[in-house]
Amino acid sequence: MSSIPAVPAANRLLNALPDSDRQHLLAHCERVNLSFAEVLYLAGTKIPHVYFPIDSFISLVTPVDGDIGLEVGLIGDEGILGITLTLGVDIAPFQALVQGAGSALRISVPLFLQELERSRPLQLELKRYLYVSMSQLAQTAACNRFHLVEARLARWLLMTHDRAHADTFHVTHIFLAYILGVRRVGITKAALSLQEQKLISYRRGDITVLDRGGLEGAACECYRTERDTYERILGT
Amino acid sequence: MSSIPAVPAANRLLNALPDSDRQHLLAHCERVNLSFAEVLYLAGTKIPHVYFPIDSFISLVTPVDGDIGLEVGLIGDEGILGITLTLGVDIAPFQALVQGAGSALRISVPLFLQELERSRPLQLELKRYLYVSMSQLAQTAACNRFHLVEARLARWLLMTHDRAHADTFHVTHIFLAYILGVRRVGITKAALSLQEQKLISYRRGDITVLDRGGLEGAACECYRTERDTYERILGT
DNA sequence: TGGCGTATGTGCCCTAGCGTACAGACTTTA
DNA sequence: TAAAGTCTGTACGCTAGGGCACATACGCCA
Repeated sequence: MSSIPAVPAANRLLNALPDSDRQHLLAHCERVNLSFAEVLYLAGTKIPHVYFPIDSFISLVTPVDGDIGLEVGLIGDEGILGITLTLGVDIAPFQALVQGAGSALRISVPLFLQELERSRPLQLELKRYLYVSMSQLAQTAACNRFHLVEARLARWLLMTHDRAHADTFHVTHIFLAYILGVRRVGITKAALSLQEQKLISYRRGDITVLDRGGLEGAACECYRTERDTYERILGT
Repeated sequence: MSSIPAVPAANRLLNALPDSDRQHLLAHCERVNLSFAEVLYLAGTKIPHVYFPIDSFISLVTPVDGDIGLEVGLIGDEGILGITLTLGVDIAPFQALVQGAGSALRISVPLFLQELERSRPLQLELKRYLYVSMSQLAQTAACNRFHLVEARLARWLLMTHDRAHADTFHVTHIFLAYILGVRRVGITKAALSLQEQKLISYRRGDITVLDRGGLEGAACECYRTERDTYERILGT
């Protein structure tokens, strides 16, 4: 019954579409619940579904040397998972794993492609989202290269805060270490430092943002740069 | 007279197009010479022209914290500069600077967009190139995070070797430091090491690849991964 | 309530790469 | 041919973060 949500959908990318285009697309979507740490795509394999997160959020991770990885993208209700389909390639370039449990709209690949073909506004919107994604990817690359773990952690927490729609969310140190490409101990230290500054509080994987403004001060400029890019290209 | 090269053009991306589509596009192109260190795009500004390198090659650099930067892409005769126009955004996301002097085909933005509209094969080819670019961007991000300077330098030399169509090309340590996001001294040390292994020779900015196979051994797996991605998506 | 699994905190040594300064070698120009 | 500019090599102390080992704390479940 509640498989098709009321208009407007709670995904900002879809909300930007004209009513008729959105309705058309939503008619083919089903609402699904994504659970923490669920792997939606495996790098190099065929894309099974397209997702529009609502209150869930998804990490894109590029695998390195077998076991380790590095986050190269974070998708929440501002985006879409499966964007490369618009490039005519149905192979996932990255691993996609659920970082924040919650709901999302899901559509099959053939139906998505059909709607993409039909809807010019959808094409335009997705192209611009792709541009933003590329910009963020480059920003992340530079950030990983130059900025300290603590600043990068602060940035990640802010980005996640934006997508979680809640001050508290679940993520362990070891998970963060994987995402940021550092040792678990490095995360522990950085998180302790942020905690001592009363910016966050931490308790067995449940992290709470206490002082968002302070966190922005602790983060590198990359966070603001990313927001600006988003606003400039996709902002209303 | 030689402003329009003989068919086929010496850019592999264009060569992949059907004859009629390529001819149409080439009719609007002019051949230009790009000189070393020339800045073609400034990040955040309007894209002035689209380039298809022939024997020149171009670095995409993302600026960080004002003065420093990091290379996030390398474009030679396998690619195109200005790809984001296909996403409907005419703002350059990165700085583009000429890394290897040489010739390229140049087309104005309006004419490029006109040809893009007209030619479906061009659209498809550019989409796939965009996919490859994204994959490489992510690979570079991970590489910068995890691999040692010497391996990264070896990889960069291989990538450049592929695009330079010559065993010797010009690039100074300080330039490489900027590209790889490290100190100049770090490059000097890594280059010395590669030289001691008889893989390259170096003389005041003129670098010569002596042992390509050995260099591949010294490089991280990222080089091979990138080649594989290229072959898989854009290979014939 | 005791035991086990999971998550976080601490300590110690090690290394790659940074910041800085300076010296030597080559090249261009006057 | 001398001077100035450019490029490469060397040296030294410093720090962020890696690798590893282990200790503690929390929570679930028998």
